Amino acid sequence: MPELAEAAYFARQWPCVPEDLVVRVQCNGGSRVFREISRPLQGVGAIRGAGLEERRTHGKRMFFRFGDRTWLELHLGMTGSLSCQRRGYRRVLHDELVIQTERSSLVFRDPRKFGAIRLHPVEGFANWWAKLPPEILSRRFTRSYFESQMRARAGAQLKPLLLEQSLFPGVGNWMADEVLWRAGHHPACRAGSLEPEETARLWRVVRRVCSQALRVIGETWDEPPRSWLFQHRWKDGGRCPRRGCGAELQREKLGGRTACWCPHCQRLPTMIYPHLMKRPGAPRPLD
DNA sequence: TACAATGTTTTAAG
DNA sequence: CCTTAAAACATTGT
Repeated sequence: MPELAEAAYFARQWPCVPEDLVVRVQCNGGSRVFREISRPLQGVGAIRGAGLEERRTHGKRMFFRFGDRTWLELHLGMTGSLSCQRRGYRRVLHDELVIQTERSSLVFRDPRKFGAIRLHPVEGFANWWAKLPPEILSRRFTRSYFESQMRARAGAQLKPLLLEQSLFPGVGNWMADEVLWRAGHHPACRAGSLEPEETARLWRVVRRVCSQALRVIGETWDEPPRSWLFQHRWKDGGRCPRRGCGAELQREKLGGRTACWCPHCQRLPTMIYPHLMKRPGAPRPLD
């Protein structure tokens, strides 16, 4: 499930209680989620004796600072989740990491194991953080930044482009579909084929979908309204929820992921843009 | 059984 | 350098 709103929600499940110290860490040592850590138990074990002092997220990535030496980074992959269980909780199948504190147990579970666990020293972390791409809701994600990125990727299809974490940190499959549906662009539409006003609109829609998702899902994991594409996109025979539309939604693989769109509300420009065709990989004529 | 699933990375090829 | 496609990863559910 995890996109930026779900990451925000799960990060909250591990409460910051600095005086509640880690007494033990348990790792599913051979698990794929530890692929970037050579000795998981020893590596993560460095947080013993420290408390959880600070939490952050960046897109789909979650960061927890234990004591003053270590940031623990968690990525939820496709099926990861975080929970806070009672003190002395016993690990079950697919619990990849359990941090036992004096008062509770912080659990990272990931059945499919596409998630990741990383460690960062606090020293130098601020510099490292500053190099991450601008978050969509941050002040750095300006309209001109967005426009210049779109120009640089003029030949890219919008759907795969929205999934690029280096440009849209936290946007995943459902959010990308939601954005394109609201903005009225076919997922295969090329970034460079948008009119300037459409580009500006897309910038606003991306940010609106992010903030609404954070409000609805990121805080209490409420059910999104029926007016969102979200509620209809995986249903067979699902119909466009836009007032007065109701066209049957279409689904198709695009860039390796299933895209869902409304054939009536989301149009693909039929015009070919010569300036996008100078390089291989640029738009081909549409049939 | 076969396929698909809210993700990322790698590899190959045009 | 840019884009696309496919495969791989590991597990569960329909």
